[in-house]
Amino acid sequence: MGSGVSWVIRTMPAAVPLSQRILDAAEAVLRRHGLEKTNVVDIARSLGMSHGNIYRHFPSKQALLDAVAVRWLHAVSDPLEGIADDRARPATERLRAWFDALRRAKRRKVRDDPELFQVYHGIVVAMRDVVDEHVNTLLGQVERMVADGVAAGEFSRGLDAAASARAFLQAMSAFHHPALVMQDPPATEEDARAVFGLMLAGLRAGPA
Amino acid sequence: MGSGVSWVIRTMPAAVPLSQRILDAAEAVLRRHGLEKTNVVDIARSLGMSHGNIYRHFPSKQALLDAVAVRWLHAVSDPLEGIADDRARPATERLRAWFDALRRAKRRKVRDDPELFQVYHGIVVAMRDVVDEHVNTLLGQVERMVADGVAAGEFSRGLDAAASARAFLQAMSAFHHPALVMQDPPATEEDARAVFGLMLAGLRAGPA
DNA sequence: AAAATGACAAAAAACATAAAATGTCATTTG
DNA sequence: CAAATGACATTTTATGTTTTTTGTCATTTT
Repeated sequence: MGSGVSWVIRTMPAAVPLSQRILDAAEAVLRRHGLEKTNVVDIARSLGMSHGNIYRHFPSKQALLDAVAVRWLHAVSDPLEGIADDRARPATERLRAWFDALRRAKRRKVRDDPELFQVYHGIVVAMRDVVDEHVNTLLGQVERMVADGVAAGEFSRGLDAAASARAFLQAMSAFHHPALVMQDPPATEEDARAVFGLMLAGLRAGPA
Repeated sequence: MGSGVSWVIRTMPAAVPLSQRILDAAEAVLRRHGLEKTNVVDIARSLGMSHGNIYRHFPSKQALLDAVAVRWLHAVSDPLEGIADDRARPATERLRAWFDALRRAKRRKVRDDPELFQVYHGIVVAMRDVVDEHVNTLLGQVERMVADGVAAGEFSRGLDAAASARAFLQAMSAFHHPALVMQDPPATEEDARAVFGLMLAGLRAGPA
């Protein structure tokens, strides 16, 4: 006869897939021991399984680490989606809130979790495409806000939304690019506001 | 009686000071062998002297390398001085030419001389104050141009020249900050122009 | 038969040791 | 006597060796 426990698991909402639990465990070990001292055996042990089994879910240690970073990137960009697409608010306000949220998220992560930030940064260097996708996600969000702003007459008629979004993100890179966010002392709140203000004035006034 | 050569040297315009010739030699070795494989003995040998003698002119290898980097930074900022202070041209034009020159200088150096760029970049991380001074030099140049532009009515009356200069440089960091200039693929000409255009529009329009 | 194991070869990291570079200084040279 | 040397102690880097970690897979478990 099957045990009670096995029945519970079979009928419950899929429990938590093992691959996710592995990601959680990896993140925990990373946090505790740092990138350098993290190995697959420890991750497996923290789940009470043999390390060989990890490889049934991730093809390599690097793939596992990448997956951690990808999930981490989504934790940054997903909440921004809501701000970008809130058509009820004026584009200017959304843009400001969006950028604020992005900057806060990055800074908080650097401060609270330097170890995980290292993992992320390591992957930034190694895995171009993962980062490209993330940047494209952000770009799309900004572009939508700029387009809305142009349509609503908040920003200059002559603006190319895609190009302006690109310019906006680039100008703001001092405040969100990993290489610069990590630097010490970090850019100040005031600096960010000043740059944002200048960019906003530019969006309003449009091309010379 | 003194030799002819010693007479020539005593009356000629100071010849080239040994400390400068050491810098030249160091730069040459750096270029040839790269930062990692550069050692003081080789530098001395290339000047036909013992390495001990180098230490009569520089207190340490690091100090010598720093001096190379400082000279290198001046090679970047000195020519910009002329552009920044050419009161005959409109501020807008000067700002554009200045930024263009800065960007070109940086990119050329990265491309033509990645080894020396590494030295520089190494020092950026290690020696905060040398870099701070360089940034302040650039900031001062931009500030002067912005102030002139405000005075001439090209830029908005409401602008704080110092704050705007800061914002300008920060917004442009994607195109001149070492950490980002080195990245591959490098930011494009077009991107730089787009950001510059937006900033310029902002300077003209002034604070919202 | 799907999930997990554990023994194993291959790859990578840590370690101890050898070699080279840095920096000092008493001595030499012009 | 200022400029330079070169022998030398100290620190840093390179090299070869051992140990750990990664990744595979035939076998076991549920």
